[in-house]
Amino acid sequence: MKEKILDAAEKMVQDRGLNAVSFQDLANAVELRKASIFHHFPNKEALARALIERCGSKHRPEYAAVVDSNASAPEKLRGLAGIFEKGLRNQRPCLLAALGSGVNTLSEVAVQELGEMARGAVSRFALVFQQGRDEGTLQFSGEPIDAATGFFAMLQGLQVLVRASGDTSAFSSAANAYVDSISLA
Amino acid sequence: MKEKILDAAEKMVQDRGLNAVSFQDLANAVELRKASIFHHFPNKEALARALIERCGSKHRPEYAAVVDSNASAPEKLRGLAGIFEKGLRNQRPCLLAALGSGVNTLSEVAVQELGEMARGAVSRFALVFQQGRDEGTLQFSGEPIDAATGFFAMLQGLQVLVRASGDTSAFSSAANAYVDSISLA
DNA sequence: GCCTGTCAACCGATCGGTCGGTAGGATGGT
DNA sequence: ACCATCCTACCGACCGATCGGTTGACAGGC
Repeated sequence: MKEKILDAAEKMVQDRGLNAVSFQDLANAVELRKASIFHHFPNKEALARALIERCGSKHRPEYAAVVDSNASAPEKLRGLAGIFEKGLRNQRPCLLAALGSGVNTLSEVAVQELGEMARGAVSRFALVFQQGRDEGTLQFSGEPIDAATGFFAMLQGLQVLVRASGDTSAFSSAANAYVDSISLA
Repeated sequence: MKEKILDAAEKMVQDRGLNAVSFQDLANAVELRKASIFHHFPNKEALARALIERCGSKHRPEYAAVVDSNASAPEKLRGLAGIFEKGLRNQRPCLLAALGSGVNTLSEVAVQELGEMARGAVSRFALVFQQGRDEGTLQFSGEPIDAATGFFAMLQGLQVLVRASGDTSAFSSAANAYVDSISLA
C-alpha cells in the first residue's frame, strides 16, 4: 500500500508539483480515506522525502546500467539522455525538475537529500566524460565534473522546456546535437 | 502599485513556485489588504499571465543587448549565461524554471504564453550559434536552433540544480566549460 | 457625479493534520 | 482449545487555518 501511495504521489508531483498535490488527491487516487494516508506518512515532508529517496534508488541502477556497460562514451551519453527521454514520453519528468522550483518550500533535510541525489547523478555522469577523454572519443574543456554538470542540467532543463513549449521532439534533437558536437570522429 | 505587486509576486514565485504564493502573502508584502489585490488582478491566472508577459518584455532587451552587440559568438554566449547567473545570485531564477514544474496547474493560455516566451529566447540564442558558425568561432553539430535549445536548457537546468545542490559556483563553471568546449581557438 | 483605489467583512471550499475507535491477523500463556 | 493481548491497517468525524474569490461601502481626484 505504501508503494501504491508513493506511485500515485510520484505521478502527481511530476505532473503538477508537490504543493499542488493534496492528501485528499492521494486518497482518491489509491482509494483510501485521507486519514489512512497519515498512517503511512506522518506528514507531507515525510512523503516528499520518501519520494526523493525512492527516486534515487530507482534511477541509480538505471544510470549504472549505462555507465557500467562497455559502450563508448558518446553512446553512454546517448543512453543517459534516453533514460530522461523515456520518462518524458510518459509525462514523468525527473523528480529533481519537478521539485526544484519549489525548493524553498521543502525542509532543509529534504533539500539536502535532493542535493545529494543530484550530486550522485552528476558524479556518475562525470565518469563517462572521464572515459571519453581517456579513450579519445569525447572532446571538452575543463574538468569532467563540470561537463557532466552541464550535460545533466541540460537534460533537466530540456524536460521543463519541452513541456512548456510543447515541442516534444526538441528533447532528442537538442540532446543528440550536443553529444555530436563534443564527439570525436 | 500594480508594478509593486508584480515585483513582489515575481520574487515570491521565483522563490517558492506559483501555487505556494497566496494573495495574502502578496498583500502583506506590498502593505495592502487582500481584497485590494483583486482590484488589480481579477484572479490568480491573470497574475500569472502578467508575470509571464512582464518577464518576457523585461528580459528581451537584455538578450537583445548581448545578441546585437558586435562581440564574437563565444563572448555573446558567455554574456547570455551571465544574465542568468546574475539573476541566480539575487536568488531570482528565470520564471520559466520557476513555473515549469507546475506547468499542468496553469491554464492553457498561460502555458502557451510561457512557451512563446521560451521559443523566443531560444530563437535569439540561435542567432548567436549561427553567427559562430558563420564566423568560424563556434563548432557544433546539427542546426543552430538545436544547439541553442540545448544551451538554453542547460542554463535553465543549472539554475535549479545549483539551488538544489547548494553549490553556487557550479553555474559558471559548467556554463563556461560548455562554451569553451564548442569554441574554436 | 463618476472613476479609481482601498478596505472590512465575509463566503464556501479545501488545506494539512488529529482523534478516537474498529476490524482482523498474529502471538503467547494457560 | 481458549482467551487476552498486541499490532497493523484503516476509517468517520472533526479541527483551526488558509485558500481563492466576492460584496458593498467609503474615500478622494477629475
